[in-house]
Amino acid sequence: MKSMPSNFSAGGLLPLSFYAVSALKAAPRLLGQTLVRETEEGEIRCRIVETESYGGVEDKGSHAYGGRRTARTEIMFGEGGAAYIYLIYGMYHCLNVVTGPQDDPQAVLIRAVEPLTPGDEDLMRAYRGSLARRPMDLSGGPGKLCRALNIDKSLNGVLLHSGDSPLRLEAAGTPAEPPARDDGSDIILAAPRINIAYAAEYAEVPWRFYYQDNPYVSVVDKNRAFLIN
DNA sequence: ACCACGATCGTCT
DNA sequence: GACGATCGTGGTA
Repeated sequence: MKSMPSNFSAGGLLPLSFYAVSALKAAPRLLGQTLVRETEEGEIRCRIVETESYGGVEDKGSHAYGGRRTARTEIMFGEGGAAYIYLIYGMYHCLNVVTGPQDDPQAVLIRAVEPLTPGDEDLMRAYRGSLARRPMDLSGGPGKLCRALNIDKSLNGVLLHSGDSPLRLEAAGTPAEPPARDDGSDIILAAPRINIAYAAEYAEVPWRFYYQDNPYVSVVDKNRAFLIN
């Protein structure tokens, strides 16, 4: 194995301290970590393979740009560790991990996940219906992964570091579930974020992170992506 | 009250 | 590659 994605003990919940950093630091660290979703139908465990940082009041791409503190963005201003979930285009949901201290709006958009086991994949396919053909179609994209995990606004504000939550984060490397492939596909690339042309100069900063050659990644940016590890 | 728009996706050409 | 779906949100009046 080339490198461990985190310094935290494998298999347990990510501790509160994991979230006490900027979104820009947390975004690459979230790659490889395990997202756990408890639903009526069962538990889904998946590996995060693509993230984007939305950090601070100066980021023109962020909902909290300029310190905009409203009913929707309130969760972003809370302490790190909560889920920020919003509706986009009237029909899809997006999942974010809030980071940083109280009153500093930082969040990491989860853009793609991959199921850890065939059982996890079966349940995700059930939620996605007939649309999921290739891996990317199953959960490669923020709206798609929320559909695949049955995530909507009713989970906004859920604490990801609590074992009681229906949505939580565990450290990579559960013994029964090897976190990364052993073939070099845990190489992390950085590239500009997706679909934020309105963010002006912030539209080009390389704040998207994803695993090279991972089939679940939503958009491959061959021209502008570069290695960070 | 009104209105323009979006951290997307699926379909069609 | 282009386009429409669909509605909550935030800015403006």
